[in-house]
Amino acid sequence: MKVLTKKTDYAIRALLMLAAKKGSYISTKAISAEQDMPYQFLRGVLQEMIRHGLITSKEGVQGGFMLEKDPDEISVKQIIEIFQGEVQVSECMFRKQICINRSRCVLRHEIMRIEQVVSGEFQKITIGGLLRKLTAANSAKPALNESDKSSSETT
Amino acid sequence: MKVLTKKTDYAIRALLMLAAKKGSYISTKAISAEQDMPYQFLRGVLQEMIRHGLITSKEGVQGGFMLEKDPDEISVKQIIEIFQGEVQVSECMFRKQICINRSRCVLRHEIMRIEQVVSGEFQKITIGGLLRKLTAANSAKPALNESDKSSSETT
DNA sequence: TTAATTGATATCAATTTAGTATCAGTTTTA
DNA sequence: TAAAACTGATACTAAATTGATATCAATTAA
Ligand code: FES
Ligand code: FES
Repeated sequence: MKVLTKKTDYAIRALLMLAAKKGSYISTKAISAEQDMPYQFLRGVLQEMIRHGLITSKEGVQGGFMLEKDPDEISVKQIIEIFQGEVQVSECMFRKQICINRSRCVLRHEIMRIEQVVSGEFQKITIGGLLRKLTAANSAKPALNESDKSSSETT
Repeated sequence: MKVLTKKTDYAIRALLMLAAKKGSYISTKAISAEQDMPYQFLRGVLQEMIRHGLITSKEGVQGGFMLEKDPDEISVKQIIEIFQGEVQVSECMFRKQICINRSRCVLRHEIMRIEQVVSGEFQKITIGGLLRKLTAANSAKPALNESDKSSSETT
């Protein structure tokens, strides 16, 4: 059971880069190269995020994308919802004869409770929070933006 | 983001029926008709559950499937793992330059924590527990097995 | 003017999910 | 003993989703 798709994955990583260099434009090419994501695919992901107001763009030479919202206001939940739709365990898992009265369906309650929990966990995680943890862990080293080849471990 | 696939869905519902009539054999045909699931597809699901020791079968006339394990010992997590693989948020979301030292990757910690939470929630839910809630909600009415057409609401 | 960029789409390939079909073997029962 | 009701095992197909690529027009800095 895979929870996050590539789009969500790439989106989060791109946002982390943009958050690390908040205020300046970064091109798709730069992000794609740095994070090793397929260029055209990433472009689609970035454009989708514009439509949802997370980032803005500037065309032409020296153009690129810039973070629009406060990193602490961007949750992983939001990103999942953009690229994978709302968190739902099962549309209506037991829609047939099992539940005599659907409006009082207990299984539904159970399912919705999990949805709340899962959803809540993803909401807790923000781009801002992730970035702080990242930079803290990477100490004084330049995070995300510099193509740091000095690191010993990669995979 | 859909969490449960049809296989998992059907498996849970089939197990609920088997648990409700524990000790006797129920045919695929009966389950399929009662729960409105595609016959051949359901057969595959049931056979898979035999392989995982959740149920047993009897061939021939009057044959069918019977619950093998204690309903309280069968968690939704187990069922998900059978049909959708282990719960994993992302294989290794930030496997490239982001993490300077993979073994100390903080994002990974975050991800694994969610995996624990999600996984834990699904583990809490058992077939036995669900069945009790179901029968309690459906009061004295016959649950799951009788094709109860007296119910007013269906969808 | 040219090169570097995004906007907007269209298309394609790969993978996963959902569903169907078939034939052989087993067991009850008429 | 033969037919009917079953499961075992597999092969196959269809649909949906996911992942990736390609193209062309418009914009902007140098
Ligand atoms: S009626 Fe949909 S979950 Fe019970
Ligand atoms: S190195 Fe894989 S999540 Fe950080």
